[in-house]
Amino acid sequence: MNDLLFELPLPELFDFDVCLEYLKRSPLECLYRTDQEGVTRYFKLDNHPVLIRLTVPGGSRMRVTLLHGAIPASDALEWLARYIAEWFDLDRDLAPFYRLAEADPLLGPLAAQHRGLRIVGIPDLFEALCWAILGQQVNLAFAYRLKRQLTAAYGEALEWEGHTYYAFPGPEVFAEVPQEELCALQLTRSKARTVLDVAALTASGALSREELLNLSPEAAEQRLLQIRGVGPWTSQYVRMRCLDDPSAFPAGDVGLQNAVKFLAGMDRKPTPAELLALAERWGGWEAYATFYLWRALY
DNA sequence: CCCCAGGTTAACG
DNA sequence: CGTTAACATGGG
Repeated sequence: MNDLLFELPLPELFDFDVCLEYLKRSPLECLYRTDQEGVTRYFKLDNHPVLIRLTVPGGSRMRVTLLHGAIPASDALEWLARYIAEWFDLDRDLAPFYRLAEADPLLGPLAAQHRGLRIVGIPDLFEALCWAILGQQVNLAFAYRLKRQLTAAYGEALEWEGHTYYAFPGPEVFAEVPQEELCALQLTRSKARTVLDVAALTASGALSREELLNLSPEAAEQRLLQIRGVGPWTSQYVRMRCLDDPSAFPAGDVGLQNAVKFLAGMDRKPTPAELLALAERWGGWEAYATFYLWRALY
């Protein structure tokens, strides 16, 4: 089966191959599979499992095909189209960022090297929060391992042509899960408790992406900070990767600190205060600056 | 054994 | 308020 579902027009300053390079950054990623031409991902649409493939043949339009499962209804297709647009931040005009980056000593070379890179988002709030929580204070390889453990234990799997695809578990799955069960997957007590708290909040509707999107960036920040186990880094990270807020800036991020240290030739890591001072010249595009700076680490 | 890794909290002055 | 210690886990 290889049904064309729809195609999406692509904006200026978008390069699928460059975004694909980002998606390929870890062989430990469990929520999608990449290859030379595209990315394949399992989705649950209207409760129906489907395997979706994204490619950009010819470079002008994104082609969305169905590899496995029933052809989705039209509202499910609309949901999928919106999800993909958010995944690759397709609706944003990047021209202002590029004008800024080309005149910037740190970003200039990165913008040239990764021209067309968009912030690859995590449109699902629960998944984004979990990914941030799992990534707190551990190296990325271990964070990926934790995500895989959580996904394999609670997510749904689909076997297709010799590969296993997973959907990240929904928050409702964790309703009766005790903390110790997550600790057995190598989450710390703190991570386990925060994941469960976030699952309960999200499943009940007390916390939702829609609600956060209706708030100002500052108010969304405060709302996220109310959750115990969610600090400034997690909050900024979620604003950046899930709430599509280009002004989010995780100033305490060790990866960001290392990238700036390396690119600026410093003999030590910059402090968060120094990063905030540096970021003033990126006004409004701090999240994009961060995302491009992260690319210097791989 | 020590330090680091895409931090957060609670307890001090 | 700003600073510091404690937390918890795997890798180098």
